[in-house]
Amino acid sequence: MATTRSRSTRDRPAKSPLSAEAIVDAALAICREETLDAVTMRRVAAELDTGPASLYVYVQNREELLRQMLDRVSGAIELPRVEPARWREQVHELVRGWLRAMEAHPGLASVAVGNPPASERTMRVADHLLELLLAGGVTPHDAAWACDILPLITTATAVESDVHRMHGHVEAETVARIEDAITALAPERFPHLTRYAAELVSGDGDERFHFAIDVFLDGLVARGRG
Amino acid sequence: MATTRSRSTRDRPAKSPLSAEAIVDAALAICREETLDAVTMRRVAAELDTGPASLYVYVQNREELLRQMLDRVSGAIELPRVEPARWREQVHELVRGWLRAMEAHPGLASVAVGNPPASERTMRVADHLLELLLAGGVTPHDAAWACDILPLITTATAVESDVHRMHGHVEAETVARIEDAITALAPERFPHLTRYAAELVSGDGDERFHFAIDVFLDGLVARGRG
DNA sequence: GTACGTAACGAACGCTGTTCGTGTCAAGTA
DNA sequence: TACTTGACACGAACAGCGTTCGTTACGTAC
Repeated sequence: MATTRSRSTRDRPAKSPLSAEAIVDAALAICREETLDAVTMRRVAAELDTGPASLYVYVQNREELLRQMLDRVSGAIELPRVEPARWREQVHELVRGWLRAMEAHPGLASVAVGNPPASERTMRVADHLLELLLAGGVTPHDAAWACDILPLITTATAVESDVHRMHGHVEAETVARIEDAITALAPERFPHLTRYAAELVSGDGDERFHFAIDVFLDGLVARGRG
Repeated sequence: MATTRSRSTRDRPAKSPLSAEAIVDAALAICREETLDAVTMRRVAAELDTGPASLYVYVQNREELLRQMLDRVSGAIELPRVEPARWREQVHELVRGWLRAMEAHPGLASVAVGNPPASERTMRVADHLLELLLAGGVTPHDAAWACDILPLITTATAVESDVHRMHGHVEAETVARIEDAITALAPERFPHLTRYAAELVSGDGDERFHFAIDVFLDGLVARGRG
């Protein structure tokens, strides 16, 4: 009980003061370099040279911290000026940017599922997406609803990609494993799966993601015509 | 330290033996009546009149238990005979059944995100979905890829629905809250969101879900033609 | 020089998933 | 019938989690 510990970290020279922003920054850094699982209150606090209790002054609880992390990441997406002639391409760019931003923070996408954009920062993105769809001639009703569904597909895809990477599977391995599983199926019980095994395992994650977006946009366009 | 506890639960008369099936059953029962969060190893064990350690003989760990729960639920979906004339309707019925099954077990849907069907039981469903799409004239390539995307949309929707319900929000409340949030936005910063606020908040979860599926199927059909 | 309000902290609580070694029973063998 | 064996079930414990409480240390205003 001597003075070995030198009276806490208090007498250290400077130590930048705590703040909600600094906490979110630290949490995102941990998430980038490891995983969302590693973002524990203790770990974030340690990164800021303090104890977990200190965080609760600036952050209500862990859930809110995760939401703020997501908000920061989603809000940082760049929104180029709308060019109606290439609106579809621009939708693809937008969702790809979103996907990339989430993939850069393994596990964070799972926070987005079921937590639709609600902050001003993410509303900005939603507004932009809506503008793009309207520019493409999609009816207001369809465009408005699509503003829910396109992010839903994007986040769900990001989660899937996360899960694979976090289990240490490289893309090629996963494909091989699934291919094996499918070809090992009894053809008489699963006639269609086995017959089209090649198509089922073809393409990488990105191709399939943009296919999903593309088909959905096709549907929106077709709907506008009919 | 007396003999009050009567030498453990061992001397009880019968007590049905433990098994993987019984464990999954108990876990699903808890999930139905409460939430997936309530499905802890201790809680499941208590439901079976035993301790948490006993479960690990039949279940590798909690994650595997959750996957088995999902497998059981997804595998129980009924698959009516394919009628090519009403294939679209049948796709809707299939995904609705899936959605309902997951909604009956709050929180379970989140297990499905990123854990695509891999067991025989769920492959059955995938095979059926593929058959439906092929019957509708969708090309094998598109149909195969759609077998990934339609479940993805379904599970993501289920998660969203879960999150709302688990936070205690009734649908009407959620809508009101979002509507408030949108109409409170500055029209000059979010011109499109504020302009189409009515469309953005219209419809309930089911309508929007089937809209998403419908648009996607429209896209698949349009693609087959073009 | 003293009192004050605020931010930071150490310690603790109750909970989690999981593991280890012990205990107990039922069946098989001599 | 007496004994061994193997499988299963269990109690206790470990390390970690999110979160809260009461106290401590500080910069500032008087």
